[in-house]
Amino acid sequence: MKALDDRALGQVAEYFRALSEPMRLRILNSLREKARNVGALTRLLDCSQANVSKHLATLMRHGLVERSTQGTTAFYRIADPRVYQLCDLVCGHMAQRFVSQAQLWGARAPASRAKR
Amino acid sequence: MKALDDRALGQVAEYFRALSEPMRLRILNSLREKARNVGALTRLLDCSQANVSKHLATLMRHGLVERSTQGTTAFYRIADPRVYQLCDLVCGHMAQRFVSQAQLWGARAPASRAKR
DNA sequence: TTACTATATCGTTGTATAGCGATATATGCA
DNA sequence: TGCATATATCGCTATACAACGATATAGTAA
Repeated sequence: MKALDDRALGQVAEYFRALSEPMRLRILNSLREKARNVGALTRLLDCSQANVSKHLATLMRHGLVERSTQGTTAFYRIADPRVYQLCDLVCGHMAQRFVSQAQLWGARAPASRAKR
Repeated sequence: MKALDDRALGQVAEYFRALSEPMRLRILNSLREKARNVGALTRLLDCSQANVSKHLATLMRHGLVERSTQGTTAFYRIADPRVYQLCDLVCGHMAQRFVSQAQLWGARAPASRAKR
């Protein structure tokens, strides 16, 4: 990322904001294996159907998921699997922070229990 | 990222939220070259000092910047340069989306004007 | 037509927080 | 001391939006 102008910066910020809700991350996580419809996600995530629909609309708006219909059923799938690379980077960052914190407090990092 | 439990997911969401404000991205961008103090950032970003301080506190809370003082002056620097990899990934994703959109509308992608 | 299911959207409420001005705190200098 | 500078924090207002219940829309079958 070279110096971005302010407009581009705002769009990057919006993209990150789309990923800043636990429920949306849970949806993306649920779509990792396969496409699912709204009802399946609603049951899987124990969340109101209205909420799932709204979050899916947000993810659509940012190109994170794709939609296809079959009758009245709407299937959603991951549009760009690179989104998981983002989560990997963040998890790596957080894991390292926790290890540093643990060392700071004199505890040894638990052997091979690193999250991912 | 394997399936994350809900607690970890919430922390990942918070991390993304820290990156979801244009002003905070501008701060990170300003710290790309070198460490700067609060006053310098305030002038550079044309933003109130109170705001800059608050955003820096948020970035600190998530381990994105580091602080060191010299008298009453507080210098901030990037704590983990990998944060720019995140932005690169997002920019790449957005650039590709725009190209797809452009193709969808029948326009040719402008030659070698790709952001990044 | 009516009834049923699946999804999207509307209206409301509560919560989080960006930005602002004012103030508090800490350091250094006269 | 007193004063100036640098930063952090407080109180406030306005805005964004998640979650909810209710309703609208679309397909499908009787």
